[in-house]
Amino acid sequence: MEDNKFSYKYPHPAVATDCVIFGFDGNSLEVLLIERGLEPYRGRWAFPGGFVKIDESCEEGAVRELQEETGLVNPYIEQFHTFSEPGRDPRERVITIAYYALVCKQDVKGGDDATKAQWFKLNDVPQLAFDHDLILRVALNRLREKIHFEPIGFELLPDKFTMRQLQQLYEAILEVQFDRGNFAKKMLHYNILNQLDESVWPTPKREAKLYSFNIENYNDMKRKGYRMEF
Amino acid sequence: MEDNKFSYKYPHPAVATDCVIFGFDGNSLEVLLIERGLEPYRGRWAFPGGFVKIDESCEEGAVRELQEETGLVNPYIEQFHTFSEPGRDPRERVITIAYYALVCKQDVKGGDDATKAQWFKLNDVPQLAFDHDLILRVALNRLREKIHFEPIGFELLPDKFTMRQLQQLYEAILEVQFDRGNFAKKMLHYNILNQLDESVWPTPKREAKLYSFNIENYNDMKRKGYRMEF
DNA sequence: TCAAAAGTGTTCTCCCTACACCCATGG
DNA sequence: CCATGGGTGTAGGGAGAACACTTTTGA
Repeated sequence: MEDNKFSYKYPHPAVATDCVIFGFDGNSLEVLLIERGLEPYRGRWAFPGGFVKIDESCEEGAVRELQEETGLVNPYIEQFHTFSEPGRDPRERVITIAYYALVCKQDVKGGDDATKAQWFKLNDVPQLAFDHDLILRVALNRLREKIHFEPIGFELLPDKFTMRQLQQLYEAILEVQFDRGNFAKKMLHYNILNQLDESVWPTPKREAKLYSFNIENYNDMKRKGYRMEF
Repeated sequence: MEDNKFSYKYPHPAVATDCVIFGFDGNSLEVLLIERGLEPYRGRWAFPGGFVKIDESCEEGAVRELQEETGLVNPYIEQFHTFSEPGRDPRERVITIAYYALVCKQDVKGGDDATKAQWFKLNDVPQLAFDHDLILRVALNRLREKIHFEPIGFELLPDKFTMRQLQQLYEAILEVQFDRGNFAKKMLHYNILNQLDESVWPTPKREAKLYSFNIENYNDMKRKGYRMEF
C-alpha cells in the first residue's frame, strides 16, 4: 500500500474527537446531530467530530470540527470522557475523546451546507451511529452533575434572559420542578445576576425583568471558596 | 526502517494510560510514584502507566499496568481526563488517558522488583516527569469534587476503621477541619456504616468502636435519589 | 490526679420549603 | 372581572455549627 506513509513499530489506534452540542429551546434540552453521508452508519445520525491532527491538541481539534460543522466560534466546551472499546468503530481501532458544548441556539448559523445538521429534543433522539447513544448518556450525566454547582446554564441562554427562562432551563436539565419564588430568591441570593433596566413581555401577560450573568461576581465567589448549589 | 511494520495513511498518535494511585497513611494523602529507569526523564519520578494494546480498552490497559507494577488486583479505578498537548512527550506524539486509583496501602505488595516504587506524601512530591505535575493537580481536583458526594473514601481505608480515621481521611483530602461530634453525627445519619461489635485502641488512650462501609444501604440511598454531601 | 481521646447531648442560627398574597395585563 | 403570570413576604421545620459534658484510659 503505497499510500500508507506513516509507519510505527507498534500498532497505533486512530484518535478522534466527538462533540455533544447542547442547546435549549425554552422548554427542552436539545442536541445537534449530523446525518452521516458516508459508510459506516451511512444515513444514521451522529455527533459532529473527526480525527485529531498530529500537531493539535484534542481540544483544538474539537473546536476546529465544531467550527467547520456549525460555524460556532469560541464555544463553551468541556472534555468529559474518552471512549476506547475495541470495535466501537468497524473500520479500524478508534478511540474518541468526547466533549460537550453549551451553545445559545441563536448563535448557530449552520455550517457548510454539505453536512445536514438538525436539532433534536432529548426525547426525540433516534438511535445513533457508533456508540454515540452511550456517549450521549454519559454527557447528560456529566452536564447534570456539573450544573448543580457551576453556573454553566447561562451558556445555553441569550445574554439577557428572564428569571422564568432560567428556571425552565434548570428544570429541563435536572428534570425537577422548582417553586417559582424560592428559585428566584436562591438565585438572586448568590449575587451572580445583574438586574437590567430593560424588561420584556415573554408571555402575552405581564412584563418581566431581564437579567444577565455577572461573571465577575461569580469569580469573586469562587475565589472566596463559596459554592453555589442547585 | 524494517521494524516499522504498522503503517497508516495518516499519522497516528501513540496512546497510553497513566494512573495516579492514592493511598492514606492515617494523616496525609499519598501517591505512589515510580522512578524512571529509561530516557526520557531518566531518574525522575512518574506515575505508573504504559501504552495501550491494540485489542484492549484503555481501562483494561490501565488495570493491567497497575497490576504489573503494584500487584493490585481489582482496584477502584476511575478515568478522569485525557491529556493531549503536542510535545508532552519528547519521543513522539503521545496522548494519555489518565485514571486515578484509590487503594488501601496494606494491599499494595509492590510489583516486580525491577521498578522502584515509593509512596510520597502530597507535600513531598518532587517535580515529576512529562506533564505529570499537571496530571496530579487535575486528579486531586477531581478526587476532591468526587468525595463531596460519593463515599469513595472508604476505598482508601481498611475494611474496619474508626470514626476518627474516617474523619482524618476526609480532612486530609478536603484540607478542612471538622468538628468531631458533628462529623460522626452526620456520617451516621446517612446510614451507610455498619457499627461492628469489635473495637480497637487506635491511640494509647480510650478504645474506639469499629465501623465498616455498608454498600447495600448506600445503593438503596442512591436508588431513592438521596445524595450524601460532605 | 491530670491530660487526651471517645462518645453524646444541647442550643442557636440560618436556610430551605411551602404557601399565601398582591400587582399587572389581556381577554 | 377573571385567568394567567410576575414579584414578594411569611411561618415552620430541619440540618449544621459551636460547644459543653461525661467516661475511659495511660502516664
